[in-house]
Amino acid sequence: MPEGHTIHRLAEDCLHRFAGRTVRAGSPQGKFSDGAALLDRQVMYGADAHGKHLFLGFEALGWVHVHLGLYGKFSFGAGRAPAPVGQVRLRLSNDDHYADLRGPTACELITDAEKNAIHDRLGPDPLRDSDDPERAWRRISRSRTTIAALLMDQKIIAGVGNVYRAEVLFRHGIDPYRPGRDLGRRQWDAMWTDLAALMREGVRHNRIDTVRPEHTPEAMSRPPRVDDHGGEVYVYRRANLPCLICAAPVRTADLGARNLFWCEGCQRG
DNA sequence: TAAGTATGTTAAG
DNA sequence: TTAACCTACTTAC
Repeated sequence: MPEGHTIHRLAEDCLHRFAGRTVRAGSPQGKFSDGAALLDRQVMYGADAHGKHLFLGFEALGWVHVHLGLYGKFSFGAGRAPAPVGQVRLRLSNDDHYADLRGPTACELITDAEKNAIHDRLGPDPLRDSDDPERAWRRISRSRTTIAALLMDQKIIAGVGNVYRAEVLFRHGIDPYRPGRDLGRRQWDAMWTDLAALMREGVRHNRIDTVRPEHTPEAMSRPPRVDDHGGEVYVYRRANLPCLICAAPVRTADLGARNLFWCEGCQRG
């Protein structure tokens, strides 16, 4: 489930389990054997996340840069690690914990300079306290591109994916096809603040929940809904189901090779 | 058993 | 704009 909240949560989880002591590292699948051999028995001293990029810091060696892509996953376990199952690119372990990484787009050792280059090409991340939403606003407010496309552009804002995009636009009643430059400054500030709050909750619960208390199934006397992505949302992957607020069927369309979901009634220009 | 799907990104055309 | 890539799971036949 890799949007930005997942990555920041992974940084915390890795820090908590592995930082400050030597780790054992291996690549059962074999595709990261050389890197893992260098990491083995080294001390992890820190972890960082920017958007969907995860960095694990190792003194003298630099950083392990991980990008999960569409279906990469980390899984954690307690105690001694069992025999690996499936395609495990990287396994980290100590006496108390293990972590298995499967299916990442990127898993590589990089230098400080290379890490900085990644930060430089990413926009501000609502989960990084010191990041400045003004940088994103400057790009958005001058762009003819739709706000839906801009929100997914990691150079403009880092960490937002298809779920947060759909949900934040719904929560602010914004037509996904509205050009960025037609967005109001107030609207952008509100969206950024909302994203930061939603994504922080995402880190805390390790899932995406966006439905306000007054619109939950219980509050509206609707049958509870089981979501296959694990969170409570308004429109994401709810194509043709009734909008939780106005009951109109949720619309879906292709936008930049990704599925867009929105409610035409609730989200206007 | 095969096909389709997924919260992503890059490179080729 | 399209294809390719990384993996696991669900659905169709």
